[in-house]
Amino acid sequence: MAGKATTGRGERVPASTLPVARICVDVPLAHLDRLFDYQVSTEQDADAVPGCRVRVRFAGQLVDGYLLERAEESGHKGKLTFLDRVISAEPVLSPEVAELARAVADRYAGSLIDVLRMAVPPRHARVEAKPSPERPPPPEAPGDAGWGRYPFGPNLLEALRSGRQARAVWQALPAEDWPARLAEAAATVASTGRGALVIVPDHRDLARLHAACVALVGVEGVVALSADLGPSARYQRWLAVRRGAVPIVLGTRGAAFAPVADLGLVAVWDDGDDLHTEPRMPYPNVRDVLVQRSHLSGASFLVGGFARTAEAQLLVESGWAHEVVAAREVLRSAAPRVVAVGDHEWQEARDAAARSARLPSIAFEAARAAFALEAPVLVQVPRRGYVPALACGQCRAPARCRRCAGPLALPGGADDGVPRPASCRWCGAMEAAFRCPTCGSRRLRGQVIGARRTAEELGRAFSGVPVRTSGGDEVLSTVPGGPAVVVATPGAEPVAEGGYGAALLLDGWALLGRADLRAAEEALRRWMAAAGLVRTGAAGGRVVVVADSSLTPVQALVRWDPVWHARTELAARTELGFPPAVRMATVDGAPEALGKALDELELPPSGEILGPVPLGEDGRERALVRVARTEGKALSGVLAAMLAVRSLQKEPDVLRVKLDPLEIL
DNA sequence: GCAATGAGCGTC
DNA sequence: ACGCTCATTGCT
Repeated sequence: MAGKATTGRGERVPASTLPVARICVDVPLAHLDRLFDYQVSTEQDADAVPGCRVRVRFAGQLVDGYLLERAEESGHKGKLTFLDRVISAEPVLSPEVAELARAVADRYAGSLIDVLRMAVPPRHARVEAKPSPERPPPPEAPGDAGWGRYPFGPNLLEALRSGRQARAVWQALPAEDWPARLAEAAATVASTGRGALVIVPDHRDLARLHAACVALVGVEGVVALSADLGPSARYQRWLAVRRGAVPIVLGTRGAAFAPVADLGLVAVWDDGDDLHTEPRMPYPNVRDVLVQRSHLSGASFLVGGFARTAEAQLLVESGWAHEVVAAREVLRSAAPRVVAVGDHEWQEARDAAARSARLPSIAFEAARAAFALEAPVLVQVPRRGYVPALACGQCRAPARCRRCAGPLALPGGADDGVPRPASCRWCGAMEAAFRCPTCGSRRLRGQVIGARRTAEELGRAFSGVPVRTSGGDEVLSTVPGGPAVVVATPGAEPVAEGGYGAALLLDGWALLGRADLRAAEEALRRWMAAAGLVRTGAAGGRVVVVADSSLTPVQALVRWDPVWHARTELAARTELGFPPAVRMATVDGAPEALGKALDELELPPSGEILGPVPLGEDGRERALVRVARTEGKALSGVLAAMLAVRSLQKEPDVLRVKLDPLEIL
């Protein structure tokens, strides 16, 4: 094995060929994000393969690192030290993943080692010593039937079958068995002998998808990678993938970097889910990572969801991806019947019921009809802890800053009715004389907080019907058929056996009132995720959404038109200069450090800095930096350079940089 | 004039 | 956290 080379003087001899090893060292300093050259001794020669883990003396300290390449000579003028040791000859970093990690680091103004920490799980020596199983023979290609309801569905499968690169944005029909569709796509690729990688937001989705794949290709043909496995099981499965033993790889966000051999397809389900964004530096997003990966490796790319994000829309509009969507009439027949009950109407209904807080009668009827069908009813209620923003007091359009179109909010987030000038959360400008551009009203209102209590009342209203809740730390993955009220927060909706008879979406104002550029998109995404669990209209499925029917996401839900919504959303963001129409980054930190860094930024011509504005109560501030979409590379470049200079100069105040941040706030 | 000491810095 | 440079100190 890779023994530690002896330290006695003069005993180590450089390898006769390729004696130089280029190493990515595991130190967290931005200005050291480059390769360092070491010498490989004759003893280390055989083990020191590209992609292996090494330990090197770096500035006197022993640090871990990855050997990225072997070379004949070094450009370094000083003398090279020998690798301290090769940890093992297992090439944990394939050239493909190394290239991907570098691209992701560059895109997000981060360092390679930060990305490699996400891409390569910790080593487990015992597991590494064991051989991985043999790769099973390729499965049969599944039929096209499941994709037959989408005009370009069979074309997509045909491209996967023939090994052509396909790039597709797919909007699943309501009540679609989407795990089965993704399994079919993956199995089609596996049938050609190539590998497939599918990423889902959470463990419940992963379990469903895994079951669907096992049903098609058997247990030995598919593996699920997720962060919550123990270190040994995690490394074992990951190694099996690395060694080419499993063609179909499923996982949550960390698995986007999985070293799948001969990758033929990368796919992501529900790309708008914020679980697809890593909360660790440099905060990469799964869709972006997979777009990069498809680009670099030539693998096909598939992004699917009930709803469509503005980012996915941009992939379509730029011509990079084709869309896979059902025809209107197919959609109409698959969708549940959706009605919207405006907030005013609801208030009236409550008043009319003499303060004994009731749901709108239409919601009652929908629930009763579901129970008559022996089906459960899903009630979507808001999550706690969102930050209310301001809206027009009359038409309820979100109140936006005149200068930069950021969201207006009350300083400190208070909403106690005391008049106080609103200010922009992005650029900090005060808005003393708000006037709604839509209806001309001068009134502002805070958004109303949710309806959990109403859901409980609903449960009480149907005495005899069991009430179950899913959310927070108690999430149900499935509920049986039969009459029941299932109260769930967004993202925690259980799948109902046989489908829900009805869904009541009571979180409209909480979702739409968020101080977030993505509020409308996110509301529609969550509504469609819930409504997508309901039976078709023909089978009696009904959805009641409590939100004003004039709002774009509400209309999109009623008409079940995620494509129209994404188009509208992208057009609006283009108009206002928001991502993904532009590239944006947030930079936060202590005010002086932030100010100095921003002053010295050499932005491309289209560059623009908004703010900084105070961030919370701890004195930190945040600035927004935006450039034209075509200058994204320059933006991440100057931000990375800025971080490198600060790191080199040992600046004590750390700045945090996020590219394409989810919340711009 | 020059060794001895120490602070600062880059890191192969 | 090592080992290099360079400045300062203190002694001949």
